[in-house]
This record gives sequence, C-alpha cells and structure tokens, in this order.
Amino acid sequence: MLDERKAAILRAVVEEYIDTAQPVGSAHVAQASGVQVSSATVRNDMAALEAEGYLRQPHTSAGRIPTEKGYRFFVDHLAPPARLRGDDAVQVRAFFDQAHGELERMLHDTSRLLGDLTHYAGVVVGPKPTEATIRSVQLVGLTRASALVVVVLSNGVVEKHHLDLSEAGPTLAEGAGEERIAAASARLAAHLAGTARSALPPLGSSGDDVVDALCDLALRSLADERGTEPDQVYVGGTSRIAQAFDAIETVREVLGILEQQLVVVSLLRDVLDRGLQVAIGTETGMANLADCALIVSPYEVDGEPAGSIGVLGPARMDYPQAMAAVAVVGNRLSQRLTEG
Amino acid sequence: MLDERKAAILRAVVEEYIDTAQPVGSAHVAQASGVQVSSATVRNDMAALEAEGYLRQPHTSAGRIPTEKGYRFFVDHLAPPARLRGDDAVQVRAFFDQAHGELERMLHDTSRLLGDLTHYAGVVVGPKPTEATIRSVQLVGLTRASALVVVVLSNGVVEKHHLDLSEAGPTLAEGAGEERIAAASARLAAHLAGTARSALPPLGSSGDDVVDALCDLALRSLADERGTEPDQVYVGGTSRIAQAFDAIETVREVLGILEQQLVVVSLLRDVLDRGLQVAIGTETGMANLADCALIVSPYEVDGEPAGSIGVLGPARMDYPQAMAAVAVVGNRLSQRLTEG
DNA sequence: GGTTAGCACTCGGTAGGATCGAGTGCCAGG
DNA sequence: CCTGGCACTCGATCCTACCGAGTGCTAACC
Repeated sequence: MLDERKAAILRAVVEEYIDTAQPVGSAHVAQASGVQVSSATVRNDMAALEAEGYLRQPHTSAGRIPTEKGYRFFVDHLAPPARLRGDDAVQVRAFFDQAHGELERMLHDTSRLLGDLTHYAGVVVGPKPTEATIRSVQLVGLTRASALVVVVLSNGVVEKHHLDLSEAGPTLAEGAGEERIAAASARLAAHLAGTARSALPPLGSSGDDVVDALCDLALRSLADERGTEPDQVYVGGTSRIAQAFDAIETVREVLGILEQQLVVVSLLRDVLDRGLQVAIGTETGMANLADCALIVSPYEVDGEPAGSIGVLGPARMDYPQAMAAVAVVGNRLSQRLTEG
Repeated sequence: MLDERKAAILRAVVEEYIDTAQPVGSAHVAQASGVQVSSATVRNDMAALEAEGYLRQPHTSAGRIPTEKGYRFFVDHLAPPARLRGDDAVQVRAFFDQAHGELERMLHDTSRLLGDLTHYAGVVVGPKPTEATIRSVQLVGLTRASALVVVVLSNGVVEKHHLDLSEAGPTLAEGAGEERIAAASARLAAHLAGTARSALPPLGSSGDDVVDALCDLALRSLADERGTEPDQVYVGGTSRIAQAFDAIETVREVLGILEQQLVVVSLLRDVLDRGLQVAIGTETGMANLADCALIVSPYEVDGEPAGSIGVLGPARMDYPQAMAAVAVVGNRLSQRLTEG
C-alpha cells in the first residue's frame, strides 16, 4: 500500500493528466493542493511510484503519466466520491420525468443521455427477453400469405414475428381466413398467457387442421427466435469518441468495436461478471481498448437484474463524474422500468 | 459543354483522385487509357478545365483535384454505369433472402448492409407510420397502474404505447380489472380496425364509465404520439467515416451530424425533394458536409413512396459502385417490403 | 533519516535552412 | 493544333541548432 504522501502525489498526477492530457512534472505536483513538499521530494516519490508500476515516463526527461495500475488505484482509493453536477442532475431528472412510450426508444435515448452527461460514448444493453412471462399473444393477418404474431411480455416488451403462411404449404395460405386466424389467435392467447417466455408448452389439437397449423407455425416462430434474438444494444454519442482521442487510428478501432453489437454485449457482461464497475485498459479484455476505460452498471426491473448500461471513454476519463453519472442513470432507469 | 478530350481528361483526374486521394498531375493523365496526347497538351486542357471551374490546384505546382462542379459533371456525364460486383450482389441477395422478423431490425441491418457494400456510412429512414391503416388494436394490462396499447398496422409496423392509468385519477387505476380492460380492448378493436392510422374517429359512450375512460386514454395516446413520433433513422457503419477521412476534425463533424436524427432525416428529404440522387459537397445544404457526398434513393411499399436510404461518404467516393449499391438495395428493399 | 537546494544531463519539440522533385506555364518548332 | 523542352514554383523532407521542461543525483540541512 502507498503511504499518504505518495497517494496524494499519485492522485495529483492522475487528476492533472486527466485534465490536460500532458505528462505531469514534479513542479506541477509540488504546487498541487494536498502536497506540501518540494519538487525534489516529489521527484523521489515519483521515481518510487514508477518503480512500483503506478506511473511511467513516455520518455526520459518528460513528466509522468499514470499506468493502468495507477488509474486503478486512483479509482479504488483516491477518487473523491462525486455527486452529479447540478445541471446534470436536472437533466437526468427531466429526462426520466419526460420519458415515456416504447422501451426501445427509451433505452436508445438513455444511451444518448449517458453520452451527453459524460461526453463519452454511452452504451445500453436491453433486458433479456427471456426473463419475463407472456402477458398476451395475438395473431394478426396482414396479407393473404403473411401474418404477424404479437407478444406482449410482462416487462412491457413487445415482440413481433412475421409468419410466412405460404411456407407451410398452399393449404394454409388458402384456407386461413379471418375467422380461422381469429380462432388461432384466441387459442394461442388462452394457451400461452401467463407462461414464461422461455418455456413454451406444447399445444394439443383443436379439431381444426388449419387452426392447428397456424398455432404450430406461430409457436415454432416464437421458439426459433428465442435463441437467435441478439440482445439489443444501443450506443449513443459515438462522435464523442472522435473528440476524446487525438490519434485517428484509435478512433477507428474504437468505433469499429462499438459497431459490433455482439462484442459490446459480451464486453459489458464480462466486466460485470468479474465484479467490476470500472474496467481500465486491458482489464476490458480487448487489446484494441488499451487506451480506453469502461464504466458499467447493471440495472434492474422489478428487483431482477435485467441489463446493463455503461460509458466508454479514454483511460484518462473523468472517473468521479462518469461513475456518478452511470450510477445515477442506472438507478433512475431501474426505478423507471420497475414502477411500470 | 466539354469537348471529348477534356471530358476524358476530367474523367481520368476524377478516377485517379478517387483512387489515390492525391492531386493528379498531367503526366499521370497522359498515361491514362482514353487519353492519347502528350502531357503538355493535357496541361493546356487542365488549365482550361480549371478556368471553367471543374478542377482546382491545392497550391501552385501541385496536381489538380476535382471541384464540386467536376464531381457533378463526372456523375452526370462520365460515370460508367456500374453493376454491383459479383460477391456484393451475392451478399445483397443473401441478405434479403435471409431477412425476416421485425421491420426495425431489418431496416437497421439494411443500413449496415449499405455500409458494408460501400465502405461508407449507410443511412435508412423508416417509413412514415401515418401511411397505413390499422389492422388490429389491443389493450394489455401490465400492472395495476399501467397498460399497453398495441397497434398493428397494415404495413407490418407494430406500435406500442404505455398508458399510465394512475394519471387519469385513482378511480381508473382501482376500477380497471381484467374484464374491464378486455372490454375496452374489444371495443377499441372493433372501432378502429380498418381505419387509417392518421384519422382516428371519435368514440361514443359504451355505458360503462371505466371502459370509456380507458378507451379515451388509449385514443388520446394514439393521437398524441402520431405527430411527435420522429421518423426512425438507422445509421450503420459510422466507423467507415473515420476510415474515409484523414482529418480528425472532419470525422468529428460528420459523426456529430449523423447523430442528430432530425438533421439526417431532413437532409435526405431535402436532397430527394430537389430531385437529386447524388448531392456533392454544398449541394447537401450543410456547411459541415463540404467534403462529403450523399447518395440517396427512395424506397416503396406497395407502390407508395415510403422512406429513403442513402450512403454518406467523402466527396471523393466511388460513385459508380456506391450508386449501384444504393439503387440495388433500394429496389430489393421495396420488393421485400411489398411482397408482404 | 527524511527533506531540500543545486546542478549537470537528457531529449522531445520547434525553428531555420538547404535540398529534392513533382508539377506547372510558356515558348518555339513540327 | 500538338509536342518537346525548359525555367520556375513550392510543398515535402531532411538536417541542424537550440530551447527548456523535466529528471536523477549529490551534498547540505533540519
């Protein structure tokens, strides 16, 4: 563990570097509040901090910048627990007061909110669709050969699945009139209402072949999509990435990653699984994110963990502020999704 | 109008510049196929082309690069009409063969497809929700104090609207049991099925105050959201923007624009309204897109113009290839959305 | 022993200067 | 009207000198 002065010096270096993006010299640190010794002493301690792996020099005769370990120590032990800035808090409140309508839209806008608050990229992973019970099922005919299964889940999610009636043979396409579809719809509704989305019970025969075929098609479509349905991911504020980094190469890499939804999902999940709230550099598990840091938080619906939100920015991000933002938005979101 | 040789020279310059992003000198052009004169002659013609505004020199004693006018002439008169490359055609075919499921997902994936095909950013603007008739309406209770109106439109779009029952006074929240909700649901369905989404007829009294209140709440929610529902916009392949430009400043600006959905919608609409298929530089109407070009195409559902797709890239984009990609994807998308 | 002032040293960043070469405009001859 | 030739331009590149922020070390100090 670091003694008090070394910790204060590390903290000063991290804060200064986050602010200026320039290597920090001993003279600056000596002037920093909280450090009351001469620059020579600071130099000695900085050399020690470098030996212990908290700092490094980009090159001889330059100031120090934090290493991953340095940021980690800062986050774990030095970062002043922050409240949200006044007008940010107002913005969050306003957002969730006004938020309404579709879940997707809300999650999408939440990712933007995170981006706006932190000036980094906001990420939201939608709740897993399997964690809910079925509230209502409805079969709606669209054209002669196509219909839609609409499923409402208890968490407010609405799924829809296209059915191609001609797929199941000409008989079905011909024979399925309004009444038959209505019958199948009623049958499905009665059969599935209240069951878990992830466990669809098999359905017996009704005596009408066409109705049975329709129900069967719908059921199979629901079962099919269950596994293949990728988690919804919303990324807001990608342009902040271009603002946070000077090297265009880094921008390219990070944007490329944010575009791969599967990667983003597993990235957040991995970090949460390791019990982390903040992943710095290689802690993210992705080589391309070496210069980045990720702040994650799960959110809940009805007390159950549902999905996660996060912020991706440069390793030299304003951790206190960003952590506060993610925490507050996560809480508010849980609250908003739980109350109904 | 340009004589044949000048046109060939302009074409060679544009193609070379698109390829290399370097100013093109007379010697290169003289070697180009289609130009059989010496570099001195090319120089004379290039000076003339510059005087007429088709080319410009970044600085004295450098090669020429096309101006907006130069690109425009190239697109209008010189661009060889292109077919899609073989494997791209395969990719498009595979995409639309496999495409299924929700409309939103499909449009979202289409924007990615455009990005993949062209290596620029793909943009898709969703169909306007008002252009359809209502196929089915259903009211589903979620919790004691909240319910969901689910509306299926004839074009396959599924709208959902949250209702906050407590908003309408405690009476409603208390008095609305399963049966009342079902009654209201049936009443709404019977009343609205077949009507146009944009013209909701008023609803008379049913004799039950609670049911009436529920119907009223649902109807008002539908009417409310009609106007405020912004057009859905999907942008895919934003990382291509970072790859297409060297100047990080440009990347920042373009990404910033692509994040503003309203701006993107009106951008595409404006360009289409002016009857353009390609907007180059200032033709886009946005100062920040001076170095960009935009290719747009409308798509149709059931023969009616529904939305638009596009590709945003650098002014020095591969116009023939990108135009072919946008055209093909637009047609395929129309076809896919029309067939059911 | 820990702290500090002093000092020699390092080395990236910047500015000035020379050089190179791709590319031009122009002219004279075919 | 086209072309070879030629003087000229000017960004890009390389080199050098220099500056100064910052370091490590040592010797004095409390």
